[in-house]
Amino acid sequence: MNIINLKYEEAIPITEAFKNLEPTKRKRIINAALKEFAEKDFDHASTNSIVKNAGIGKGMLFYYFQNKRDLYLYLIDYCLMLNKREYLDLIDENEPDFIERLKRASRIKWKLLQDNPDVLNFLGTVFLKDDDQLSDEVRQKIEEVTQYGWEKIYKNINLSLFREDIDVEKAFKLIQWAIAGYEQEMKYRLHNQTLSSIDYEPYFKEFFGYLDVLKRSFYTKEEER
Amino acid sequence: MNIINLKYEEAIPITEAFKNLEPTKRKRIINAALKEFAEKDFDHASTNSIVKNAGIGKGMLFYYFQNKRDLYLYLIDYCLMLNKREYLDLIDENEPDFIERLKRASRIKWKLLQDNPDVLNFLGTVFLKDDDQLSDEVRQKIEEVTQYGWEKIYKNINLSLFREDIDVEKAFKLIQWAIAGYEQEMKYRLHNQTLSSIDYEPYFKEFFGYLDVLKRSFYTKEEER
DNA sequence: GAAGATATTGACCAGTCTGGTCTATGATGT
DNA sequence: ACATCATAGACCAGACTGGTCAATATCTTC
Repeated sequence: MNIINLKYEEAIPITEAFKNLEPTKRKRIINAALKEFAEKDFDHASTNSIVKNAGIGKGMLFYYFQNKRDLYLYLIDYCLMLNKREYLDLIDENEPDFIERLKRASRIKWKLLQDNPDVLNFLGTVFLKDDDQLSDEVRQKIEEVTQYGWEKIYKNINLSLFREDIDVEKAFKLIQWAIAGYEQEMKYRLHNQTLSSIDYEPYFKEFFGYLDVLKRSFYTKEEER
Repeated sequence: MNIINLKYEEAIPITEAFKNLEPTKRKRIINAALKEFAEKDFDHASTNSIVKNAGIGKGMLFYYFQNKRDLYLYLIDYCLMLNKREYLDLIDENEPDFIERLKRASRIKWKLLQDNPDVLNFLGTVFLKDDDQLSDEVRQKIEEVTQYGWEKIYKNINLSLFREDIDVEKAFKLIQWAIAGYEQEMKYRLHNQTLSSIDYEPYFKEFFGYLDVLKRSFYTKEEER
């Protein structure tokens, strides 16, 4: 089985009512819920807070979902799907230059982040909790998507771009830590500005500057190839 | 004023009772409180949870501290002091090699982390909250310690170790992101093991391996110096 | 416009947890 | 015996919890 062709099927049955909801409203609910679950753990996440932020009456939430847990499971499923469809699927696995591939991937990720600010935060909390309340089905799906992402990043990388005296595995890690570090820094720098109405291009420029340093450091010089 | 000689004075008045407490018990309380405040924000941190984890009666906490907020402020003060005395003060500002200086610093930091696992986590949450409930005095003290740490890291670094074609400022960042990345990875890898009873030396070895890659990449070769 | 189905609200429920108080008792020293 | 300090935990009013439900508003179909 070639996992790179991973299909995505709904695992969590959700009510017709919610499925047929007008998309903007559905998204309002999803976003409010994602934000709440991203900030607090399951027990402390408040359905009251969710309905308030979503701008719906308390009753509606339990009209759409049977209970808090079902909502949570649906969100996991939804985010896994989105993460696959709007991010992983779009990574170009034919780009053999590791840094270049990740550079492009980060533009895609950024797009996802702008459209759905809390999806990745939420998924992050899910990944590092080994919640024994999750069904095997969901747990397995998490596993699959993780594996799929791993392949999209590492498959068909041209290792000969790297200098001979450099441990490629370590370089991989260092590059990813650099990206994570820059992300973190941006989150900190922009942490009180409204995400829209900012011109991000200068930040990408700056970010690519860091990647260039890494290329110059880790890759063999052009003229030596 | 040479801030590098920053003195440390108690800002938060604390009760005699708590000051005179037998150290092991005092530490039990501090640690329980740190853990709680590191995990939850001020409002959601539970004093009940703290007394339970500290193994004291509810009444005692409010015998030692006037209220929750005073406890919180005391913890900030305590952690700033510890961070200075047990970490920043011990960084060797005469080591001109940036990576080498940080390498040694990380051993010291690790020691602090073993003795007081939650101090840095807690301080982290304090740093990124711009809590308007903090007194100017505390806020200024945070500022001072931050500045002090910054100087301990960057002062007297020999920039000529770096390759000419590499932006040193960017290299600084990349090195620190690498360290943060490894820290994160270790936290994830060890996240369910008991912190004691582990031989950390292999991990330091591995960590230093990453730093060596960075040295090889960012620094001019020995024979060219 | 009647009838029936569907969508929506928020008051309400019992229960849990909150920061903080206070009384009762234990310990210690004189 | 007395006074001072240390300690525990029952107790408080109030906030908040996930979830329910009866009351209505809105829509669809005839």
